[in-house]
Amino acid sequence: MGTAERRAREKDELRRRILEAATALFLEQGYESVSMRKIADRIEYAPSTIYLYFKDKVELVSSICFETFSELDRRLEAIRNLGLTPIETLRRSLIDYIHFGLEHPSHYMFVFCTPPAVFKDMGQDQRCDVNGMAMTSFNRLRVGIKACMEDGSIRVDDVETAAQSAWLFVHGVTTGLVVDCGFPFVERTMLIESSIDRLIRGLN
Amino acid sequence: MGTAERRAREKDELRRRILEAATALFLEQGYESVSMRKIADRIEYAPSTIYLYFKDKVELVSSICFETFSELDRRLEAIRNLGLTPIETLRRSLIDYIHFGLEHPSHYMFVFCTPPAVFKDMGQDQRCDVNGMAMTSFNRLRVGIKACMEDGSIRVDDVETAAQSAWLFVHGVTTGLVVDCGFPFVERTMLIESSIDRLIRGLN
DNA sequence: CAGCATACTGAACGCCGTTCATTTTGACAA
DNA sequence: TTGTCAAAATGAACGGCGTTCAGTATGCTG
Repeated sequence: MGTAERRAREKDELRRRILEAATALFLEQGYESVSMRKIADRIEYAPSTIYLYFKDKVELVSSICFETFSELDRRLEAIRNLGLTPIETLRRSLIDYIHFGLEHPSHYMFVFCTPPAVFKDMGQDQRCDVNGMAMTSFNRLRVGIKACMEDGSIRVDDVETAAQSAWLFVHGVTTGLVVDCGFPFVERTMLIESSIDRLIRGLN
Repeated sequence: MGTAERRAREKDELRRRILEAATALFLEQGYESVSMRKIADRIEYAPSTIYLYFKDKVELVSSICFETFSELDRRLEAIRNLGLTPIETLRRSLIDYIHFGLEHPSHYMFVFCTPPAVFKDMGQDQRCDVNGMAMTSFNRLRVGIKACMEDGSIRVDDVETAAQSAWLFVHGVTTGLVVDCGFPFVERTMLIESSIDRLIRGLN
């Protein structure tokens, strides 16, 4: 009588294989190089079968990104649990955010640089998917800055504005370095560290 | 005997019309929504005709962006000629950079967020097109920061690193605000101003 | 074994960028 | 005027794409 369970397992398994094939393509060249037909080839199913598991290409890739951005949140959580001072926690988090982006360029660019029109017919639940995840992570930043303010290590007029500025800054460092547009950047680690130093110095 | 000149003028005219049609499409929805076939429809020529005037779609759009980024450079030049103090010049320039990006979202995103693979078979001259322009503008930033350092309004270890950090920051503000990902930002002008304030405070 | 829901497929639609053999155009010399 | 010839423009085709849907296969249940 476990047939229902087995069928469910088989469905899950194929879903997993679709995600796996899509991820491989996504990692290679980003969103544009993911193609339903190429995925179908790799898993040896017809292209239309994929639509039984995902509404469309955007939802498929979004669901890959959701998983990856969960990892970011776990990493930030881990840093928070290190028991460092608020300011040191903030510093480490911001640097790790940038590293996360650099480690997952396709994911990062898809989530933050894809024109909103692409997402237009995503169901509300699916839209909240990645966006909700990003919001959770941003909230850590908000809380982190608040903690720094409360222990006096920084002084800002408005926590929300400061948090948004801080995100815009690390976002800039990330996107700027992720897209290799041939610009002759100075050594990367040094550039990141000194950017974060300046960012924190600016929070006053 | 001015037939050659007239023919050249006619070629230029069609080239201009292609750029015009392409620009209209580009402004509406960005790079992906520009299509050779739609351009052809609008100018009432066959799609293949466009290829007599532009190597491919990337070169066509790049050439649109080159024009627009020249405007940025002129704007920065104009600010420089205002005769303000170095620090005030820097401030105004950084803010204007962000405004430029927000005024030309498609151009900005195409130039700085398109995966390099897309540009891979662009001729060296054409690659330098926009990239060279961006370099010229970046050089203004470098020079501006140097001027501030020399008059003592800021203090940095290394001008190059500081300039790159500064660019990454304004780049982040620009891309973050250009892509409307539904994030509940605080009032835009205030956010930009206070971000730039922090940026400059961080240059010390 | 029949019925039936579930899973899957193949063909098609309408897009896309790009290429190239072919045709059209129009200025010039005879 | 007519014939020639380069330049300009074209239409059809290639191979790709995301997506839909009528129809087929599969395999469990009664």
